[in-house]
Amino acid sequence: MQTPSTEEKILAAARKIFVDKGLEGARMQDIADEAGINKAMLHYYFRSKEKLFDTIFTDVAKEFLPKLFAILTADKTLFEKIELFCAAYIEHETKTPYVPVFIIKEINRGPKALMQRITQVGSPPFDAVIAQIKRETKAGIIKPLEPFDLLLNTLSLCIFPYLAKPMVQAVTGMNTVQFNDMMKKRCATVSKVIIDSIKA
Amino acid sequence: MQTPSTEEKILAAARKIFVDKGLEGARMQDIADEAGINKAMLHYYFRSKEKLFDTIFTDVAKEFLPKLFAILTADKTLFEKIELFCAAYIEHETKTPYVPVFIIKEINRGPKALMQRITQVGSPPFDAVIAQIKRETKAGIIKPLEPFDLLLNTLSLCIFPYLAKPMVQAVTGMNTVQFNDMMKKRCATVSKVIIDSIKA
DNA sequence: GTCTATATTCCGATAGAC
DNA sequence: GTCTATCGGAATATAGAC
Repeated sequence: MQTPSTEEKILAAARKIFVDKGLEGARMQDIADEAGINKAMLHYYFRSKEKLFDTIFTDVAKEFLPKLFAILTADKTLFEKIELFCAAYIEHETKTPYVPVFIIKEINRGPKALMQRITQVGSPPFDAVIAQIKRETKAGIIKPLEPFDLLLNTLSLCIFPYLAKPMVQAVTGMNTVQFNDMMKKRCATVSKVIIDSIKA
Repeated sequence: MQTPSTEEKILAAARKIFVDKGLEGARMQDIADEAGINKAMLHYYFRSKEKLFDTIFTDVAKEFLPKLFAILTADKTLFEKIELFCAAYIEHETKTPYVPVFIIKEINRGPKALMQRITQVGSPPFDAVIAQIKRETKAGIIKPLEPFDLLLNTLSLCIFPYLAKPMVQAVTGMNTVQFNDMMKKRCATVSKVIIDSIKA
């Protein structure tokens, strides 16, 4: 791997700092230091802090969402999809544990520009999933249910532990390695809770 | 109710602004405006922004946690406690929907001083709940389970929707009233998912 | 206790030399 | 393209009159 260009160094540094501290918490100086370059260069390559942030946010969303969407549209049973979804999500978050906090902070900071950008990255394949739920309900595989509840339950169980990670660690005394181990084991637990709740 | 004192006005205003915008997003001027007083008074009553924030954070935690702890130590079956816990939590959050975002943002902002303050407010009655789980497992009422998973699952399902509220609203088109209605209905759903997952 | 005015600090952004 | 130096604004905090 050759030496990264200045722009690449900036992007990597900005991602680290923004994901860690959010738009308001991050300092341009922090990003420059992390990248090992001068603060002025940030403005040379990206016009402003906001523009740099937007670039990072979009990048993060673009890696984050399509992978999950792909699972939802694959040719699998609903139960399989739930297991794959939980596994993929937790696997991904183990590598980027601060992203959930980052996302939650920013979508709650309005205006709605960022929300729109998320949905722009690619619309979630709700229709396909809803159709599948109807099919499997009719086939007697799962109980009648609100697709929305299923989605919200799944996301809640996968994402929330990362949001509450500092509290979990404070209460249990886990370090980060132990936390990741715990989440890996929890993956099966979560799938099971969800599947049990919808099995006919 | 008599006219609130200046200090009370400051506390009420600071709470509103801090809960809404977080420590970094809030401006002392915003708080002064909200309270209808001068900015200098904030420093007269509380020495600094940080100190004012700490006061608010502790207050919020002090109202937030004991109510839930009380349910966990009540003389009820585990199933009853789960239902009461979800109902109380969702009821409370309908009135203060920004508190979860506030808490999550701040506990992820280090240093750990704030986390310590939460646990200081009063230790969660883990021992009592764990003992009850063991008893009911032995009695054949519930499956053998990790108490930690039960707690995390319950909190996840109750809290996460408030954290993701902007996304939920963007995807479903709900307004706030509809969102609250949805959560009220969801309360039963959440209890059921949890109870189904532990019933023997 | 409350206000006005001002000091101080911090940070994003820019100018200009190289 | 990259740096140093600096501007300008915003926000916290303080001084001092009343």
